[in-house]
Amino acid sequence: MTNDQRPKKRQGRREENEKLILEAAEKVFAEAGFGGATMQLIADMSGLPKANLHYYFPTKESLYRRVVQDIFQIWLQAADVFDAADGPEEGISAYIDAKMEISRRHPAGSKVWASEVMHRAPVIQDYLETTLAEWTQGRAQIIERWIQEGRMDPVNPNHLLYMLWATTQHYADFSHQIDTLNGGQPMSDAQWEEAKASVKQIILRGIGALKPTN
Amino acid sequence: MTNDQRPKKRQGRREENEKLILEAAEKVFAEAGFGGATMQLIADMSGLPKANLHYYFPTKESLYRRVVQDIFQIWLQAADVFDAADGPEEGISAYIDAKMEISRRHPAGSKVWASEVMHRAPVIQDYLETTLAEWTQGRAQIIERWIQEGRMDPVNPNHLLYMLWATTQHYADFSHQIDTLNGGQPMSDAQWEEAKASVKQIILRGIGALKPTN
DNA sequence: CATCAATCTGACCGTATGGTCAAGTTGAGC
DNA sequence: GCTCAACTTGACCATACGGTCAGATTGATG
Repeated sequence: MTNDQRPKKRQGRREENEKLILEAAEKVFAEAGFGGATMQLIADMSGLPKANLHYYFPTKESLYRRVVQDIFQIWLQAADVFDAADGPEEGISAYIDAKMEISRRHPAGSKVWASEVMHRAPVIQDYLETTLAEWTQGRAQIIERWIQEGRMDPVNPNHLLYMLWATTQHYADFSHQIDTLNGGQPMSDAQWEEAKASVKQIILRGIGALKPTN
Repeated sequence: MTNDQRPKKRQGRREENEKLILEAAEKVFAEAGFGGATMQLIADMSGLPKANLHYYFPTKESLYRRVVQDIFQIWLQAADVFDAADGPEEGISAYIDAKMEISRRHPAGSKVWASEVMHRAPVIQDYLETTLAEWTQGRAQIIERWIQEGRMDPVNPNHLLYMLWATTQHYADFSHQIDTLNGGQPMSDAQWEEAKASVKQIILRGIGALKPTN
């Protein structure tokens, strides 16, 4: 028992507690949805009294907003590999890997995001209209360039992006269904590798971006 | 105003009212989630007093259960086209068409299903373990046969099925995001056709099931 | 060690919600 | 037109929830 009961330093206390709360909140929001989540449960899971949550986050909605925003950031960062790539095979391959890894490491976050969008994005509509719209347009241009350079088949860039999002996020959002069909077991390391390989194979082949006849 | 205020016949009254309630419930559950939905709102949307809902459906959960079950049925029926098909190109193509059509016609239902699975299927876990598991195994066998007959490339059948589910249901579950990226407009008929074509092209090509060099 | 802002927390409050109920109303069957 | 089961509904209740608050505690600072 390394139960750390030393009196906490003042330094970084806020940061530490907010992290505790945000982690608990992400899980609870993911499992129960915004409406089903209760501040009491988040409090219990983070080990803090409920009134303390309201000290750091005045309302349930403000806490929820932070959770969604944090996820969106992680989600956007996965795009870097896309941009840095030389061609479609490398770029899309790396993007799939990155997003699959997010689905594996942050399944709760992905679920919160999905839930938010499904409920017509009451909290992050502005992000969709600005940041996400710009991001999508930028990536679509890259894809169109690749097509014009003959490095992949002509496909509607938007629908390709939707397919990338759908397939990769599916492994987080529907993990419970996948686990059930996997005999009730979470996917093993090897199965995750196989999943990544399958997605990459089908999509890259599907857009004619796989160089060797493999 | 054809406001039908004639006294209702006894015949089929129950059926009629249940349908009214179920339609309203599907929308409300889809937009607010189980926890966020209120019986009062469902009552208002169906034009019936709240106490009347509890006459037909004793609890909120029993109403919700019916909504989810109904969706699951629709969802399963789309599989018929898969089975009837002669080969992968025809079967998977028809399955994509059928599921895309469901996404278009029953977006609320798809969202309720997604939400239920994301929340660890508290209500339909038994369906996942029995009906869905059997269905998946059956379809996986068909795919494996096609592979052995050399009519498509070797791919893990489960991951192919996940991709089919993910891509088609994405157009329902994330319709708000898609609409936003579409300039705030819902997808037109032509855009739906393009979406279907894109999904089919990439996946069928991706598994080597497209006969002509098209 | 006195000060003070930051942090903590048990007790409390107003409200919204799922669900109940008893008293009606309706219409098919005779 | 009488009977009775099916249906309808306004009023009501217990509970759970988000949020508040006043008073206590803590620890950095001088």
